[in-house]
Amino acid sequence: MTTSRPPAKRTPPTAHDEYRADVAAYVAAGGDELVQRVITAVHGLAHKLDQWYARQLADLDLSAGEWAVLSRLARSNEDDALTPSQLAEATSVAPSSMTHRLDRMAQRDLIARAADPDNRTRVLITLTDEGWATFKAAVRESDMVESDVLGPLSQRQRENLASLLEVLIAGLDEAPQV
Amino acid sequence: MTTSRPPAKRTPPTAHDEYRADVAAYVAAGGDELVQRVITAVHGLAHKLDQWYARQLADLDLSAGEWAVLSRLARSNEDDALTPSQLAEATSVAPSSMTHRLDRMAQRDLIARAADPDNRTRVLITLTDEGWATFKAAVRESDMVESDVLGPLSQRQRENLASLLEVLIAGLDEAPQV
DNA sequence: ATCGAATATTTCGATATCGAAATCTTAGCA
DNA sequence: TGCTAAGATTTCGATATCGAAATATTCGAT
Repeated sequence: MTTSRPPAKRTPPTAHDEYRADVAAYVAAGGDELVQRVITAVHGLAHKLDQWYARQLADLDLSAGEWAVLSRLARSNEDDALTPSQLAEATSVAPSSMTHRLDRMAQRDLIARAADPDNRTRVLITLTDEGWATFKAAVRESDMVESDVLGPLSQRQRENLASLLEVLIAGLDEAPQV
Repeated sequence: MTTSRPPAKRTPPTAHDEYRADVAAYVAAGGDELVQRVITAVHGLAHKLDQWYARQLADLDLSAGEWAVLSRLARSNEDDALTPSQLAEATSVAPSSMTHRLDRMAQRDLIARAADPDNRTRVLITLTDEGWATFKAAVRESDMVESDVLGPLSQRQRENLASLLEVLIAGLDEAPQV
């Protein structure tokens, strides 16, 4: 017979509940448990962070894609400028999409287009002062959220976590995946 | 004077190079170094995995969004079916987008729509046998890539990594972020 | 019992992205 | 020099997503 449970407030599932259910489903479908615990946790964290970024970026009137462009430009300014194609590759978007994205960003004076003096086929993109300031503002905002997320870990644990993750990052270069 | 360097094969930057450059940029913009190391590594891993998933899913003729639906349904079949709205929420997409996505998936016989007997406003979505098989096939494929990524770590290190990440996941529920 | 607010889904118009084709420039070779 | 192949960006047509409005049903209060 079925147990008739009381109306039960039906509290919404926590992130941790969702995480465990996901791992269970993947393991049931044939995945390795330990592998799935790590991978699912990585995805869960990244996804949650992305949601928060989206909210904060909205304050600055930036989409995730525009933020990606700003961020990529911010770490290679001056020394070597980037072309639209390189930005498209770096941010996982089609070159034709980058054209429009850069149109909008140029209109808002976040980036500037300039013809490459050496090769007139190419266009070089650079951050404007406005773009640079926006980048810094976003980093400062994000860092607060990120610090909160890492709150539960001691400095020593953070070091440990960073080291383990860095081993994996380094490993990505080994087998470039067929 | 400028040093004229030899033609230099200009080897493409490795994932690890990119990672370090990103961390440096964020720290330069005011982020905490240890925090940025962890967060940037998590994002880098998730992003790289997503790229590989996209390729594998293409073999099964699935988009990332369709995979998200399949995956979410797979872990709550039978007991409690899900509505389009819940799926939209779970996969971070607008309800109206879910309508179209489900249209396509129903046409391919991956999911089925059924009226909720208790509430005719609602529509219940369930996995078909075909959808269930597709889910399992995708998990098996993904698990191979994921195992490769974790290759550099010993079992003990994987346990350690999983534990640290799980602490963070559990922490997400604490401060539901304003 | 009925009206109005709330909830769930779909429809609609606007925007973003994609892949392919078009345009323009450069590089290599006879 | 002149010609062809390769590379980079943009244009173009099709598709996916979004937010708001429209539609249909349920729940609660008078």
